[in-house]
Amino acid sequence: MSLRYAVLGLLSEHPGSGYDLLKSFRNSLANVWPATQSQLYGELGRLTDAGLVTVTAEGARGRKEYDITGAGRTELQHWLVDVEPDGFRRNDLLLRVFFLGALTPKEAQAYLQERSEIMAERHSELSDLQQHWPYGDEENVAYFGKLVLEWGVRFTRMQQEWAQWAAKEIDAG
Amino acid sequence: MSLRYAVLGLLSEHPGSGYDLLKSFRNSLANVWPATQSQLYGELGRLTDAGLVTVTAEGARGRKEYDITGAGRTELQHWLVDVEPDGFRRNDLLLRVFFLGALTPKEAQAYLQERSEIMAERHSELSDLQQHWPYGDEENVAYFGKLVLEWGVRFTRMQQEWAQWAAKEIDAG
DNA sequence: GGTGCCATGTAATAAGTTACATGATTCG
DNA sequence: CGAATCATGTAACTTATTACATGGCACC
Repeated sequence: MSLRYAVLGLLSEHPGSGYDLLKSFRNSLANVWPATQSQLYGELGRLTDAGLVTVTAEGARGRKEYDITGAGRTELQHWLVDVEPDGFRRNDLLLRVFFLGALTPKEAQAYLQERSEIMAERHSELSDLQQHWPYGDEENVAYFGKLVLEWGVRFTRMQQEWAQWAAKEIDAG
Repeated sequence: MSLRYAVLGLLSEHPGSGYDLLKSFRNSLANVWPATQSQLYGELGRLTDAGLVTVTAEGARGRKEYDITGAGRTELQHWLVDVEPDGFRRNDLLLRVFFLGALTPKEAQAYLQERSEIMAERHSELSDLQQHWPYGDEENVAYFGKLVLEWGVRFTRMQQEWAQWAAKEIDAG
């Protein structure tokens, strides 16, 4: 159900086509809510039917520009304020940890060690992005995107440290 | 695709019925990979057809006891060692942050403040569990479950601190 | 004129959720 | 004997992924 709000949220910043939205998903939202092209066009259709967005212009190559309606804005705010985030939790990295007993201690350790390295790498990528923020601050999504980025920086650090700790833990046992 | 491995993983520790597995999902795996009853019975059927598990006994009330096969064990290990975790990332808490610009600064702050409080609460629940670990250490899932729990403790702390920081950040802006 | 990007749409499949349906056994 | 729990199964629906299909426009 969140995809719908992701689309409303993006359109609330500025109008755009499905194709434009797709790019936004790829370069910013992908990290918190990935969506495919197929899903996006479908959702735009449903949102139009529901009167939460409208087609404001039709351009070259069949391009349709969508904008959020008043009802759409109300719906978005409702979701932001009143709907409890469900804290999506599916995590196949952690799921594997439960079953590391099916491997040798050495293999289990290697798994955790590798996670640690990957997280270290991601951490430094995100830190770089943070220090060379290529977007302005005028747009809300960019401003709030920085808060999300900080989350990513902290998360990757936490995960790296945890994996390191866990690998040592197994070593000791 | 991970549900299949969650089931194999549990059965690799000890045989059990669909009903038993359901309980395991509820009280430990739910935090990393929730599954419904409906999904579970379906998956057990498919795993049986694929020869990765077998029915080892049929008890009262139509109970079927499942056990992992050699092929199942191989498949589980393959998944643990060779398949890259995809780091599932859908997160509707963070998705909302992107669109906090659709609210007043006060509302946005309240959202973050509330996240901070909820995380503080969860953090203390998990810390309690950690200090009064009610399971033994003999079983692998319990042993590795403790590593997962530590992850949860660190994650909730990180998230609490981040939400607090972000709320202040908005305050300043 | 060809490559690359813009642009939309649909069909098939897989995975996940909710609800319904049924019945046996245990324990107090 | 009634309530709680054990135990399985299926149907309908929603959400997400992958693949296919088509064509316009711009720029070199």
